[in-house]
Amino acid sequence: MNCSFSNGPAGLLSPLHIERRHTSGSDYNRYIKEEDNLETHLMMSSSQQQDIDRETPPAVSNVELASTMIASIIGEQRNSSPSPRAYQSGSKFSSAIKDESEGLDGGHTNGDGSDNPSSAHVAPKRAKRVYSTTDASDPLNAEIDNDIYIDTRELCKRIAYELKQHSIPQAIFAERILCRSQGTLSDLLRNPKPWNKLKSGRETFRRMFNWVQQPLQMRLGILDMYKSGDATEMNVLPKVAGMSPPTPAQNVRQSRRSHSDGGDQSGNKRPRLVFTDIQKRTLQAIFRETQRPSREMQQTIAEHLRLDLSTVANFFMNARRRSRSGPNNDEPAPYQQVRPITPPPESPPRANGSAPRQSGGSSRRLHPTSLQHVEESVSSVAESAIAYSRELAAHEENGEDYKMEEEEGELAAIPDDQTVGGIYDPQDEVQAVSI
DNA sequence: TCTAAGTCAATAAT
DNA sequence: ATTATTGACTTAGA
Repeated sequence: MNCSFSNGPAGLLSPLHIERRHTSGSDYNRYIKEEDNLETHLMMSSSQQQDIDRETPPAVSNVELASTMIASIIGEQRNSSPSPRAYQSGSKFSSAIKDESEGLDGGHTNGDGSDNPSSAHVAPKRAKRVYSTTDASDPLNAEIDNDIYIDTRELCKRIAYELKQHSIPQAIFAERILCRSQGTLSDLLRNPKPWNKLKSGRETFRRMFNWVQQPLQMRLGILDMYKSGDATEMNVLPKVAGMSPPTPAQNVRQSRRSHSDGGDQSGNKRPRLVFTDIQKRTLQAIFRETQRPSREMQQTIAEHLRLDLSTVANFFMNARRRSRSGPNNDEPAPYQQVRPITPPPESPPRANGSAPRQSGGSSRRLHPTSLQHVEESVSSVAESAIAYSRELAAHEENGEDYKMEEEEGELAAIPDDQTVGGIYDPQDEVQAVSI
């Protein structure tokens, strides 16, 4: 219905292109105008603590130790069926969502430096995806990229603000503008990754950036045009907006090419695994002490938790990744040009008011009954394990090159000494909790 | 093959 | 209706 953006005028340049161009050009000064923006930036530059990569020394084999303890913690989880409480309910919904993959129409100008993996399996894969000349190929581009800096936190705040202001659901924005899933957008918005740590992920932020840089009317227009399933409208508009020949996600899951045949459900439904409370608690407790458990330990953990090794490995991988995002160590720009992000129109609604949020209090409530025991046990196991491994590491003292600059105070903070004294009580009622 | 980065997409939580 | 969470793919790079 209403097409809000009727301005067909202008051969608008693709924002993406614009971005690249000016950079190389010398008109960057235009960005320098808005001082208020700069202010904002300066202001938010917080003390960026260096990323602390608290690498823990290679945890060696305390497998036995861990195994024993874990066993006790878990108790005997009699569980024959491999898949824990993972079951899917109603499978009907999937249908409607079938939305054609959009940008099928061959890769047009993918003007941005993104690659367009749309190809099916054909894949002669011979030539590496050559970026269209438009984007000045690599050399220029590369250089530019290094000189530019986008404050992802600000950008995300702005995007969140815009979405809210115009009641644009994340799903819509994510799919139409970013070509990403709602969940991905949500995550990025809440935990923006530092620009300088981004690899190919910059593409997504670039799109957000380019979108907000557009005049309001166009921003909304772009959204509208990708609306509705009707391809008809879409065909024309996109070009106008220039913005998005959507960049297909790089990791698009191989859509079940079930082609035709209505019976699409060839049993591809992979129920999602959900850790049981105990599994999760155990894993988290261990993670707190050892972010990188050795292969062996992982195997042990897996056995005792009745999980696949890969699942355990995935857990740690995800945990490491996600724990790192906490402190958004924003990287300033040593020599990079900061791309001003138009400040959210209305400055953060904060009316003076002290409002000292951030209560540091860890009002950890007590756990219901026995769960507390489980947690403690697990915790002690983990601590013991880590302490042990550290000891070993100390002996080994092989010349690993950890980052010695970091403070490992955190470990010290842990009462690593014998922790709970006893290894564990054979009878721990832990089992009571299980399942 | 292993890790890390980038996501997907199911499903939980609001 | 929407947004948040999260186990596991998919891709690059050693």
